Amino acid sequence: MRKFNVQHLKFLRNHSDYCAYFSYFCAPHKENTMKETLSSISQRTGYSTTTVSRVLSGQADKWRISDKAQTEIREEAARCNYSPDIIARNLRTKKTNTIGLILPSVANPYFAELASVIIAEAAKRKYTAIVTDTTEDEGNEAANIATLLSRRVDGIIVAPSGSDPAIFEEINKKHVPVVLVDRSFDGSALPYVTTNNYSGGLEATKALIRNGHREIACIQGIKSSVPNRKRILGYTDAMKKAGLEDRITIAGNEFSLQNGYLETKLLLNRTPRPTAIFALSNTIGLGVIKAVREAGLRIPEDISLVSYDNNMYMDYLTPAISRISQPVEDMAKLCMKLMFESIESKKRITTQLELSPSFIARESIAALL
Amino acid sequence: MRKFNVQHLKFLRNHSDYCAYFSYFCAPHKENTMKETLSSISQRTGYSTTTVSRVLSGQADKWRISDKAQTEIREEAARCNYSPDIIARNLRTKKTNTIGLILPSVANPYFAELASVIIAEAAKRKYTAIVTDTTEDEGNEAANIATLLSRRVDGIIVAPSGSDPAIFEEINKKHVPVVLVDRSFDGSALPYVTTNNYSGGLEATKALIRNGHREIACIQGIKSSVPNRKRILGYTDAMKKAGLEDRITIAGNEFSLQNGYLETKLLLNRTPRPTAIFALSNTIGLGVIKAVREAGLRIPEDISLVSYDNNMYMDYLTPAISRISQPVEDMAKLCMKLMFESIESKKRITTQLELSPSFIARESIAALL
DNA sequence: TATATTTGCTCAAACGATTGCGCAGAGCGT
DNA sequence: ACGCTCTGCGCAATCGTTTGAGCAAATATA
Repeated sequence: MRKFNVQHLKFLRNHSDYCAYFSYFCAPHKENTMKETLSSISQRTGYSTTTVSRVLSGQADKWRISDKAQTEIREEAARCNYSPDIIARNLRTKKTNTIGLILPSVANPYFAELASVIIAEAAKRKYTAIVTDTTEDEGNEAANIATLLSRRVDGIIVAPSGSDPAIFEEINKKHVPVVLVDRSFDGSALPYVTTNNYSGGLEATKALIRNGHREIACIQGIKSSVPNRKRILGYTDAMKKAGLEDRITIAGNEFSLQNGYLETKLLLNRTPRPTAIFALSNTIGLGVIKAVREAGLRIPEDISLVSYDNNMYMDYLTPAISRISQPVEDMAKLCMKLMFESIESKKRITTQLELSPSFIARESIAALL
Repeated sequence: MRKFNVQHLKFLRNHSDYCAYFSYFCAPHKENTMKETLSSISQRTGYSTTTVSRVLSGQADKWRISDKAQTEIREEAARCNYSPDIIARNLRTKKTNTIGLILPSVANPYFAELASVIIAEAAKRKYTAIVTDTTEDEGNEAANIATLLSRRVDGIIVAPSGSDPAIFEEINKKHVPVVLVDRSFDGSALPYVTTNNYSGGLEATKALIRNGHREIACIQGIKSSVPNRKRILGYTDAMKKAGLEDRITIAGNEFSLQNGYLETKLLLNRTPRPTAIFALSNTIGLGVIKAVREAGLRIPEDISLVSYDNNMYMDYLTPAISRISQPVEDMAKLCMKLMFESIESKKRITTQLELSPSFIARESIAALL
């Protein structure tokens, strides 16, 4: 098809002429392969792109477009199956209806559920989510941030991998709203939604103490992450309150099955051997189970276990595992509420929310009383 | 700041004049709040936006830009922390470097892992992924498709929820490449990467038969989904080959724990009671375990179990569950390879791949011999 | 010296939507 | 007949990039 410049058509007076001109020069209309635009509809209906745009974006009444024009335009749009080019709209309006999600590990069921709810909440409001994964690496995190910013997302939800809020505070000030989820920064005004990890650590430990345990070891994940630190704080406080400060034992450094496995191997060789282990994640918990079994010991008869996170399968292990459960769905929903509040008001917010975790009592704790 | 039209500046001869004119009219430069564009760099360096664009997009040599110009431009871009507006670029180039992912359930660990690998593979090639969730609903699926298309994704990877390939074939023909993952359509030329579900069903059943089981029931997920049908086919074929066609028992209709639970309740009341159950998903398998335990029976002494999918926790159940494992990571990577092959060649491909699942033997099968 | 080639860069038109401003005609009052 | 408001719509700029075409000056060639 011969290309030609619309600017040259200034001499044409009205839309009918336009159409005639077009049909004169264009190859036979290939409905199926032409992509529809405002201007193609404009040509065929005889209204300007302005009017077409206003009708199809629901601004018809605001601009007093006649009913006749409205139905003509809408029918043509439906007939040719028009769908607006969001990219072009984004460029003009400086809004992408997209939120960026930065997670440490999408494969982790905990974050997968978080992502799932966030995606659903976004869809409800005609937003989409760009999901990125840092694999707990701060370098990747920085790269992901750059990607999301240049894609002009309207907001960023992040479970940060590092411990420095600076970059997120800068983004929140100069670019788009940032909401932290699951993990927060001490001393930062950034909004967040987390669970009370201190209370989680405290309650888990207290449950063990209530049952007569004194040699309680704790296997942690990434030391620098705030949830980990808070859980540890809960653990140590509970131990101290029970007069067990000299029994405090903290091992490990990764949220992984292997870390739980190896650290348990070591713990089982200690004297005195711990009577209970508090695992700071579900993966660590599985590692504990593996090591305990390999050692020919039994839960809870030989050693008790409390784990973090609530996974479906935990009730079907033998024994069922006592655990701290976090309200993931509520967290995700609140987080999105904050995000949209911030986007819609065009103001930065500083709401910081801590939801309460709950203790799920099962059979993995022996009573030593 | 007073707005003015660059078109009016035609009388200015060169960039120095341009700059002077600008600095005359503009308010004092607010470096921190102005967003940098090609044209702002153009003004400050004295080169045209064309040249700036070519330097910063790595086309400098192709267009013979002098070293002097290159370093000046690059330094200024670095100094003001320029990052290109991807939206504008997308509009112009008709390419978004984005792939759309449509999954039935992001919260399902199986699909979460798939998503995780796909996101990582995309990132490697400077692509991002928009992840959507259909909750196994064809209506949602259609909505997600529309969203992705109007966002002009460069390709769509989908684990389809329905059984009609028509819409995807149309998209693949008229819009962007489509690659199916995990689930395929019979009789469609659409490219896909799945595992051999027939063989999975066959092997699982044969393992039970080998161990002397004859009353083998199967609890399925969504009947219409292709993987489900293939697994069922494998099951029935194995039964027939062993002369057990009259013992074929297929129950259930959902990939969920509850479905597995309820159907097992019913199966346990049958006479003769099945000696083994083949669960077509991990969730169904957990439901079976729950029901068996509630009935006061034991696995594998009273009833044997083979499950589908490979989850970390399955080795820590008592007994560890024998299962069919799918190579999720390989699937995702191959799928992305096909996608990029199609995008880069601008051709549609019809590669259809079936990877082999593997049987993981554990302790949930009793030998009745 | 005249002509061809190369070098280094610019012009201006796209991409497809949104939107502030403005304008012609109808209706109405006086 | 004149001015006023209201109706219904269009003009043209704009968002920030990319890109085909082309141009002047410098250099090479004849």
